[in-house]
Amino acid sequence: LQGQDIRLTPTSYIVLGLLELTGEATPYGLKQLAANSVGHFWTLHHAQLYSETERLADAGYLEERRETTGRRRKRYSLTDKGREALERWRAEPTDEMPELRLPGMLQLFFDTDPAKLAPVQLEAARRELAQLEAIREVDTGAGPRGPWLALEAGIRITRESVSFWEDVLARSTPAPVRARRPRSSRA
Amino acid sequence: LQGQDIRLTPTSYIVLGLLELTGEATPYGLKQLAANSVGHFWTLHHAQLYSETERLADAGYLEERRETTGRRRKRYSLTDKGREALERWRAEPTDEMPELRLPGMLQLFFDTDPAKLAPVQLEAARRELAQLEAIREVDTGAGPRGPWLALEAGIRITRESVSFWEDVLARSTPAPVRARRPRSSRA
DNA sequence: TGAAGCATGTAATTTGTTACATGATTGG
DNA sequence: CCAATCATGTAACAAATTACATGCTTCA
Repeated sequence: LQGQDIRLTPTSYIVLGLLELTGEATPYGLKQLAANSVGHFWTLHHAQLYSETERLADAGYLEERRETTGRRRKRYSLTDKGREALERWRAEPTDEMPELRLPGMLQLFFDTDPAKLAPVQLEAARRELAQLEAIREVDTGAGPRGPWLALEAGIRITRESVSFWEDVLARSTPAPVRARRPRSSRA
Repeated sequence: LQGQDIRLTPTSYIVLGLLELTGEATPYGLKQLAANSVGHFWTLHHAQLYSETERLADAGYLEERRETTGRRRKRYSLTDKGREALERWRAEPTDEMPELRLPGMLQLFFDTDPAKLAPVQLEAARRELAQLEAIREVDTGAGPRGPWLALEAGIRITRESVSFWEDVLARSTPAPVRARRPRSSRA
Protein backbone atom coordinates (compact mmCIF):
# COMPACT_ATOMS: atom_id res chain seq x y z
CA LEU A 1 0.00 0.00 0.00
CA GLN A 2 2.71 2.43 0.90
CA GLY A 3 5.83 2.01 -1.18
CA GLN A 4 9.40 3.13 -0.69
CA ASP A 5 10.39 6.57 0.36
CA ILE A 6 10.77 8.84 -2.56
CA ARG A 7 12.41 12.16 -2.96
CA LEU A 8 10.02 15.05 -2.87
CA THR A 9 10.77 17.61 -5.52
CA PRO A 10 9.34 21.06 -6.08
CA THR A 11 6.83 19.42 -8.36
CA SER A 12 5.76 17.21 -5.49
CA TYR A 13 5.15 20.14 -3.22
CA ILE A 14 3.12 21.92 -5.83
CA VAL A 15 0.86 18.89 -6.04
CA LEU A 16 0.65 18.58 -2.28
CA GLY A 17 0.06 22.28 -1.83
CA LEU A 18 -2.66 22.45 -4.42
CA LEU A 19 -4.40 19.41 -3.02
CA GLU A 20 -4.37 21.01 0.38
CA LEU A 21 -6.13 24.00 -1.07
CA THR A 22 -8.62 22.11 -3.13
CA GLY A 23 -9.20 18.94 -1.20
CA GLU A 24 -9.49 16.56 -4.10
CA ALA A 25 -8.70 16.70 -7.78
CA THR A 26 -7.92 14.76 -10.92
CA PRO A 27 -4.49 15.17 -12.50
CA TYR A 28 -6.01 17.28 -15.17
CA GLY A 29 -7.77 19.38 -12.59
CA LEU A 30 -4.45 19.93 -10.91
CA LYS A 31 -3.01 21.10 -14.15
CA GLN A 32 -5.70 23.74 -14.37
CA LEU A 33 -5.30 24.76 -10.78
CA ALA A 34 -1.59 25.08 -11.25
CA ALA A 35 -1.98 27.11 -14.40
CA ASN A 36 -4.11 29.64 -12.55
CA SER A 37 -1.97 29.92 -9.47
CA VAL A 38 1.70 29.03 -9.37
CA GLY A 39 1.59 28.91 -13.14
CA HIS A 40 2.87 32.41 -13.38
CA PHE A 41 6.29 31.46 -12.21
CA TRP A 42 6.34 27.69 -12.26
CA THR A 43 4.66 25.84 -15.08
CA LEU A 44 3.92 22.15 -15.07
CA HIS A 45 3.08 20.10 -18.12
CA HIS A 46 0.00 18.00 -17.75
CA ALA A 47 1.95 14.84 -18.36
CA GLN A 48 3.92 15.60 -15.25
CA LEU A 49 0.82 15.68 -13.12
CA TYR A 50 -0.09 12.16 -14.13
CA SER A 51 3.27 10.73 -13.24
CA GLU A 52 3.72 12.80 -10.12
CA THR A 53 0.34 12.00 -8.61
CA GLU A 54 0.91 8.34 -9.25
CA ARG A 55 4.34 8.49 -7.71
CA LEU A 56 3.07 10.30 -4.66
CA ALA A 57 0.16 7.92 -4.28
CA ASP A 58 2.45 4.91 -4.50
CA ALA A 59 4.55 6.35 -1.73
CA GLY A 60 1.55 6.99 0.45
CA TYR A 61 1.31 10.75 0.26
CA LEU A 62 -1.93 10.72 -1.67
CA GLU A 63 -5.04 8.67 -1.63
CA GLU A 64 -6.45 7.58 -4.93
CA ARG A 65 -10.16 7.19 -5.49
CA ARG A 66 -11.68 6.16 -8.78
CA GLU A 67 -14.80 7.80 -9.98
CA THR A 68 -17.59 5.28 -10.21
CA THR A 69 -19.41 6.94 -13.04
CA GLY A 70 -18.53 7.75 -16.64
CA ARG A 71 -14.88 7.76 -17.34
CA ARG A 72 -13.86 6.55 -13.90
CA ARG A 73 -11.10 9.03 -13.57
CA LYS A 74 -8.68 8.99 -10.70
CA ARG A 75 -9.20 11.59 -8.03
CA TYR A 76 -6.46 12.30 -5.56
CA SER A 77 -6.46 13.75 -2.09
CA LEU A 78 -3.93 14.19 0.69
CA THR A 79 -3.28 11.49 3.23
CA ASP A 80 -2.01 12.33 6.67
CA LYS A 81 1.46 11.48 5.49
CA GLY A 82 1.02 13.98 2.68
CA ARG A 83 -0.18 16.68 5.00
CA GLU A 84 2.72 16.07 7.32
CA ALA A 85 5.24 16.22 4.51
CA LEU A 86 3.86 19.56 3.49
CA GLU A 87 4.09 20.82 7.02
CA ARG A 88 7.65 19.65 7.38
CA TRP A 89 8.53 21.40 4.16
CA ARG A 90 7.04 24.62 5.43
CA ALA A 91 8.82 24.29 8.72
CA GLU A 92 12.17 24.11 7.00
CA PRO A 93 12.71 27.21 4.89
CA THR A 94 15.02 26.57 2.01
CA ASP A 95 18.10 28.63 1.36
CA GLU A 96 18.49 27.32 -2.15
CA MET A 97 19.35 29.96 -4.70
CA PRO A 98 19.08 28.33 -8.08
CA GLU A 99 20.96 29.65 -11.02
CA LEU A 100 19.32 32.24 -13.17
CA ARG A 101 19.62 30.51 -16.49
CA LEU A 102 18.56 33.23 -18.82
CA PRO A 103 19.08 32.45 -22.48
CA GLY A 104 19.37 36.12 -23.22
CA MET A 105 22.26 36.42 -20.81
CA LEU A 106 23.98 33.55 -22.52
CA GLN A 107 23.81 35.33 -25.83
CA LEU A 108 24.99 38.50 -24.24
CA PHE A 109 27.85 36.67 -22.61
CA PHE A 110 29.02 35.20 -25.88
CA ASP A 111 29.15 38.56 -27.55
CA THR A 112 25.91 38.80 -29.38
CA ASP A 113 25.51 42.39 -30.49
CA PRO A 114 23.78 44.15 -27.60
CA ALA A 115 22.19 46.61 -29.98
CA LYS A 116 20.41 43.70 -31.61
CA LEU A 117 19.68 41.71 -28.51
CA ALA A 118 18.52 44.40 -26.14
CA PRO A 119 15.41 45.52 -28.01
CA VAL A 120 14.15 41.98 -28.32
CA GLN A 121 14.75 41.12 -24.71
CA LEU A 122 13.43 44.44 -23.58
CA GLU A 123 10.17 43.95 -25.33
CA ALA A 124 9.77 40.43 -24.01
CA ALA A 125 10.49 41.59 -20.49
CA ARG A 126 8.03 44.43 -20.80
CA ARG A 127 5.35 42.09 -22.06
CA GLU A 128 5.91 39.83 -19.13
CA LEU A 129 5.88 42.69 -16.69
CA ALA A 130 2.60 43.91 -18.10
CA GLN A 131 1.11 40.48 -17.70
CA LEU A 132 2.16 40.18 -14.10
CA GLU A 133 0.86 43.61 -13.30
CA ALA A 134 -2.44 42.74 -14.92
CA ILE A 135 -2.72 39.79 -12.61
CA ARG A 136 -2.06 41.96 -9.63
CA GLU A 137 -4.87 44.23 -10.72
CA VAL A 138 -7.27 41.36 -10.32
CA ASP A 139 -5.82 40.13 -7.07
CA THR A 140 -7.36 42.39 -4.48
CA GLY A 141 -4.87 41.25 -1.91
CA ALA A 142 -7.72 39.89 0.15
CA GLY A 143 -6.73 36.25 -0.24
CA PRO A 144 -3.78 34.50 1.34
CA ARG A 145 -0.56 36.42 1.62
CA GLY A 146 1.76 33.93 -0.04
CA PRO A 147 0.62 34.12 -3.64
CA TRP A 148 0.42 37.86 -3.44
CA LEU A 149 3.98 38.14 -2.20
CA ALA A 150 5.29 35.74 -4.80
CA LEU A 151 3.64 37.81 -7.47
CA GLU A 152 5.19 40.92 -6.02
CA ALA A 153 8.60 39.30 -6.21
CA GLY A 154 8.07 38.37 -9.82
CA ILE A 155 7.09 41.90 -10.66
CA ARG A 156 10.09 43.41 -8.96
CA ILE A 157 12.56 41.08 -10.56
CA THR A 158 11.02 41.47 -13.98
CA ARG A 159 11.02 45.21 -13.57
CA GLU A 160 14.72 45.05 -12.84
CA SER A 161 15.24 43.06 -16.01
CA VAL A 162 13.40 45.68 -17.98
CA SER A 163 15.58 48.34 -16.51
CA PHE A 164 18.70 46.35 -17.22
CA TRP A 165 17.91 45.93 -20.88
CA GLU A 166 16.92 49.56 -21.16
CA ASP A 167 20.35 50.49 -19.94
CA VAL A 168 22.07 48.09 -22.28
CA LEU A 169 20.08 49.51 -25.12
CA ALA A 170 20.88 53.06 -24.19
CA ARG A 171 24.56 52.31 -23.93
CA SER A 172 24.71 50.36 -27.14
CA THR A 173 22.85 52.71 -29.46
CA PRO A 174 23.65 56.30 -28.60
CA ALA A 175 21.56 57.42 -31.54
CA PRO A 176 19.00 54.74 -32.35
CA VAL A 177 18.76 54.81 -36.07
CA ARG A 178 15.31 53.93 -37.21
CA ALA A 179 15.14 52.86 -40.80
CA ARG A 180 13.28 55.62 -42.52
CA ARG A 181 11.11 54.54 -45.39
CA PRO A 182 12.60 55.91 -48.57
CA ARG A 183 10.39 57.79 -51.08
CA SER A 184 10.44 55.03 -53.60
CA SER A 185 11.52 51.76 -52.21
CA ARG A 186 11.37 49.80 -55.40
CA ALA A 187 14.75 49.07 -56.80
CA LEU B 1 31.21 11.49 -40.94
CA GLN B 2 28.55 14.06 -40.40
CA GLY B 3 25.41 12.63 -38.83
CA GLN B 4 21.86 13.87 -38.65
CA ASP B 5 20.88 17.34 -37.73
CA ILE B 6 20.52 17.74 -34.05
CA ARG B 7 18.89 20.35 -31.94
CA LEU B 8 21.27 22.88 -30.51
CA THR B 9 20.53 23.65 -26.90
CA PRO B 10 21.97 26.29 -24.60
CA THR B 11 24.49 23.68 -23.55
CA SER B 12 25.53 23.32 -27.16
CA TYR B 13 26.14 27.00 -27.55
CA ILE B 14 28.18 27.14 -24.41
CA VAL B 15 30.43 24.46 -25.85
CA LEU B 16 30.63 26.17 -29.20
CA GLY B 17 31.22 29.55 -27.63
CA LEU B 18 33.96 28.34 -25.37
CA LEU B 19 35.68 26.49 -28.17
CA GLU B 20 35.64 29.64 -30.21
CA LEU B 21 37.41 31.42 -27.43
CA THR B 22 39.92 28.74 -26.69
CA GLY B 23 40.48 27.05 -30.01
CA GLU B 24 40.76 23.51 -28.81
CA ALA B 25 40.00 21.69 -25.61
CA THR B 26 39.23 18.38 -23.96
CA PRO B 27 35.84 17.89 -22.38
CA TYR B 28 37.38 18.28 -19.00
CA GLY B 29 39.11 21.42 -20.09
CA LEU B 30 35.78 22.78 -21.21
CA LYS B 31 34.35 22.06 -17.82
CA GLN B 32 37.06 24.18 -16.26
CA LEU B 33 36.64 26.95 -18.75
CA ALA B 34 32.93 26.97 -18.16
CA ALA B 35 33.35 27.03 -14.43
CA ASN B 36 35.47 30.15 -14.67
CA SER B 37 33.31 32.03 -17.12
CA VAL B 38 29.63 31.29 -17.64
CA GLY B 39 29.77 29.21 -14.52
CA HIS B 40 28.51 32.07 -12.44
CA PHE B 41 25.08 31.85 -13.91
CA TRP B 42 25.02 28.62 -15.86
CA THR B 43 26.72 25.57 -14.46
CA LEU B 44 27.45 22.43 -16.44
CA HIS B 45 28.29 19.07 -14.96
CA HIS B 46 31.39 17.53 -16.39
CA ALA B 47 29.43 14.50 -17.53
CA GLN B 48 27.44 16.78 -19.75
CA LEU B 49 30.52 17.99 -21.54
CA TYR B 50 31.44 14.47 -22.54
CA SER B 51 28.07 13.71 -24.03
CA GLU B 52 27.59 17.10 -25.57
CA THR B 53 30.95 17.24 -27.30
CA GLU B 54 30.38 13.78 -28.69
CA ARG B 55 26.94 14.72 -29.88
CA LEU B 56 28.20 17.88 -31.53
CA ALA B 57 31.10 16.06 -33.12
CA ASP B 58 28.80 13.38 -34.52
CA ALA B 59 26.70 16.06 -36.09
CA GLY B 60 29.68 17.76 -37.63
CA TYR B 61 29.93 20.86 -35.49
CA LEU B 62 33.17 19.81 -33.88
CA GLU B 63 36.29 18.10 -35.01
CA GLU B 64 37.72 15.43 -32.81
CA ARG B 65 41.41 14.82 -32.53
CA ARG B 66 42.95 12.20 -30.31
CA GLU B 67 46.12 12.94 -28.48
CA THR B 68 48.90 10.68 -29.66
CA THR B 69 50.75 10.60 -26.39
CA GLY B 70 49.89 9.38 -22.92
CA ARG B 71 46.24 9.05 -22.27
CA ARG B 72 45.19 9.79 -25.80
CA ARG B 73 42.41 12.09 -24.75
CA LYS B 74 39.99 13.57 -27.18
CA ARG B 75 40.50 17.19 -28.08
CA TYR B 76 37.75 19.10 -29.79
CA SER B 77 37.72 22.16 -31.97
CA LEU B 78 35.17 24.00 -34.07
CA THR B 79 34.50 23.04 -37.65
CA ASP B 80 33.22 25.58 -40.13
CA LYS B 81 29.76 24.23 -39.54
CA GLY B 82 30.21 24.87 -35.84
CA ARG B 83 31.41 28.40 -36.40
CA GLU B 84 28.50 29.09 -38.67
CA ALA B 85 26.00 27.74 -36.19
CA LEU B 86 27.40 30.05 -33.55
CA GLU B 87 27.15 32.98 -35.90
CA ARG B 88 23.59 32.17 -36.81
CA TRP B 89 22.73 31.97 -33.13
CA ARG B 90 24.24 35.36 -32.51
CA ALA B 91 22.43 36.83 -35.47
CA GLU B 92 19.09 35.76 -34.09
CA PRO B 93 18.59 37.28 -30.65
CA THR B 94 16.28 35.22 -28.52
CA ASP B 95 13.21 36.65 -26.89
CA GLU B 96 12.84 33.70 -24.57
CA MET B 97 11.98 34.63 -21.02
CA PRO B 98 12.34 31.50 -18.98
CA GLU B 99 10.44 31.09 -15.79
CA LEU B 100 12.10 32.14 -12.60
CA ARG B 101 11.73 28.90 -10.70
CA LEU B 102 12.80 29.98 -7.29
CA PRO B 103 12.25 27.38 -4.58
CA GLY B 104 11.94 30.13 -2.03
CA MET B 105 9.08 31.65 -3.96
CA LEU B 106 7.32 28.34 -4.00
CA GLN B 107 7.49 28.09 -0.26
CA LEU B 108 6.33 31.65 0.05
CA PHE B 109 3.47 30.95 -2.30
CA PHE B 110 2.28 27.99 -0.29
CA ASP B 111 2.16 29.97 2.89
CA THR B 112 5.39 29.22 4.57
CA ASP B 113 5.79 31.68 7.40
CA PRO B 114 7.55 34.69 5.88
CA ALA B 115 9.12 35.54 9.19
CA LYS B 116 10.90 32.20 9.06
CA LEU B 117 11.62 32.12 5.38
CA ALA B 118 12.80 35.64 4.77
CA PRO B 119 15.92 35.61 6.96
CA VAL B 120 17.16 32.42 5.37
CA GLN B 121 16.57 33.59 1.84
CA LEU B 122 17.89 37.01 2.61
CA GLU B 123 21.16 35.64 3.85
CA ALA B 124 21.54 33.34 0.89
CA ALA B 125 20.82 36.18 -1.51
CA ARG B 126 23.31 38.42 0.22
CA ARG B 127 25.97 35.78 0.08
CA GLU B 128 25.41 35.36 -3.59
CA LEU B 129 25.46 39.08 -4.17
CA ALA B 130 28.73 39.36 -2.33
CA GLN B 131 30.20 36.64 -4.47
CA LEU B 132 29.15 38.29 -7.70
CA GLU B 133 30.48 41.61 -6.58
CA ALA B 134 33.76 40.03 -5.66
CA ILE B 135 34.04 38.72 -9.17
CA ARG B 136 33.40 42.13 -10.57
CA GLU B 137 36.21 43.47 -8.44
CA VAL B 138 38.62 41.24 -10.27
CA ASP B 139 37.17 41.90 -13.69
CA THR B 140 38.72 45.16 -14.70
CA GLY B 141 36.24 45.57 -17.49
CA ALA B 142 39.08 45.46 -19.96
CA GLY B 143 38.04 42.18 -21.58
CA PRO B 144 35.10 41.56 -23.84
CA ARG B 145 31.90 43.35 -23.06
CA GLY B 146 29.55 40.38 -22.94
CA PRO B 147 30.71 38.65 -19.81
CA TRP B 148 30.90 41.91 -18.00
CA LEU B 149 27.35 42.82 -18.89
CA ALA B 150 26.03 39.41 -17.95
CA LEU B 151 27.69 39.76 -14.59
CA GLU B 152 26.15 43.18 -14.19
CA ALA B 153 22.72 41.72 -14.87
CA GLY B 154 23.24 39.03 -12.30
CA ILE B 155 24.23 41.57 -9.73
CA ARG B 156 21.25 43.77 -10.37
CA ILE B 157 18.76 40.95 -10.21
CA THR B 158 20.31 39.49 -7.12
CA ARG B 159 20.33 42.90 -5.52
CA GLU B 160 16.63 43.16 -6.20
CA SER B 161 16.09 39.80 -4.55
CA VAL B 162 17.93 40.98 -1.50
CA SER B 163 15.78 44.03 -1.36
CA PHE B 164 12.63 41.99 -1.77
CA TRP B 165 13.42 39.70 1.12
CA GLU B 166 14.43 42.65 3.25
CA ASP B 167 10.99 44.09 2.70
CA VAL B 168 9.27 40.83 3.42
CA LEU B 169 11.26 40.53 6.58
CA ALA B 170 10.47 44.06 7.65
CA ARG B 171 6.79 43.58 7.02
CA SER B 172 6.61 40.22 8.73
CA THR B 173 8.41 41.06 11.93
CA PRO B 174 7.42 44.57 13.01
CA ALA B 175 9.58 44.19 16.07
CA PRO B 176 12.29 41.69 15.25
CA VAL B 177 12.68 39.81 18.46
CA ARG B 178 16.20 38.63 18.80
CA ALA B 179 16.57 35.84 21.28
CA ARG B 180 18.51 37.41 24.04
CA ARG B 181 20.88 35.12 25.78
CA PRO B 182 19.56 34.54 29.26
CA ARG B 183 21.85 34.98 32.22
CA SER B 184 22.20 31.30 32.75
CA SER B 185 21.27 29.28 29.76
CA ARG B 186 21.76 25.88 31.28
CA ALA B 187 18.47 24.22 32.05
C1' DT C 1 -23.14 16.00 -38.28
C1' DG C 2 -18.83 17.06 -38.35
C1' DA C 3 -14.94 19.98 -37.33
C1' DA C 4 -12.69 22.37 -33.69
C1' DG C 5 -11.14 22.32 -29.61
C1' DC C 6 -10.74 21.02 -24.99
C1' DA C 7 -10.00 16.79 -21.76
C1' DT C 8 -7.58 12.81 -20.74
C1' DG C 9 -4.11 9.55 -20.83
C1' DT C 10 0.25 7.03 -22.21
C1' DA C 11 4.63 6.58 -24.40
C1' DA C 12 8.96 8.01 -26.48
C1' DT C 13 12.60 11.15 -26.42
C1' DT C 14 15.78 14.16 -24.56
C1' DT C 15 18.24 16.28 -20.96
C1' DG C 16 20.13 16.71 -16.77
C1' DT C 17 22.00 14.68 -12.37
C1' DT C 18 24.19 11.30 -9.48
C1' DA C 19 26.92 7.69 -8.87
C1' DC C 20 30.61 4.80 -9.79
C1' DA C 21 35.37 3.64 -11.26
C1' DT C 22 39.88 4.34 -12.08
C1' DG C 23 44.16 6.86 -13.71
C1' DA C 24 47.42 10.38 -12.74
C1' DT C 25 49.93 13.74 -9.55
C1' DT C 26 51.98 15.56 -5.84
C1' DG C 27 52.96 17.19 -1.32
C1' DG C 28 54.33 15.13 2.99
C1' DC D 1 55.71 5.66 -1.10
C1' DC D 2 51.20 6.54 0.27
C1' DA D 3 47.18 9.30 0.93
C1' DA D 4 44.65 12.90 -0.76
C1' DT D 5 43.13 15.24 -4.49
C1' DC D 6 42.41 16.29 -9.17
C1' DA D 7 41.46 14.42 -13.87
C1' DT D 8 38.93 11.53 -16.76
C1' DG D 9 35.46 8.68 -18.26
C1' DT D 10 31.15 5.76 -18.30
C1' DA D 11 26.82 4.24 -16.72
C1' DA D 12 22.61 4.42 -14.13
C1' DC D 13 18.95 7.18 -12.79
C1' DA D 14 15.54 10.79 -12.60
C1' DA D 15 13.13 14.39 -14.54
C1' DA D 16 11.06 17.21 -17.93
C1' DT D 17 9.48 17.98 -22.63
C1' DT D 18 7.32 16.36 -26.75
C1' DA D 19 4.64 13.53 -29.26
C1' DC D 20 0.97 10.52 -29.97
C1' DA D 21 -3.72 8.81 -29.44
C1' DT D 22 -8.48 9.23 -28.45
C1' DG D 23 -12.63 10.50 -26.11
C1' DC D 24 -15.96 13.88 -25.24
C1' DT D 25 -18.61 18.57 -26.21
C1' DT D 26 -20.36 22.04 -28.56
C1' DC D 27 -21.58 25.08 -31.71
C1' DA D 28 -22.05 26.21 -36.60
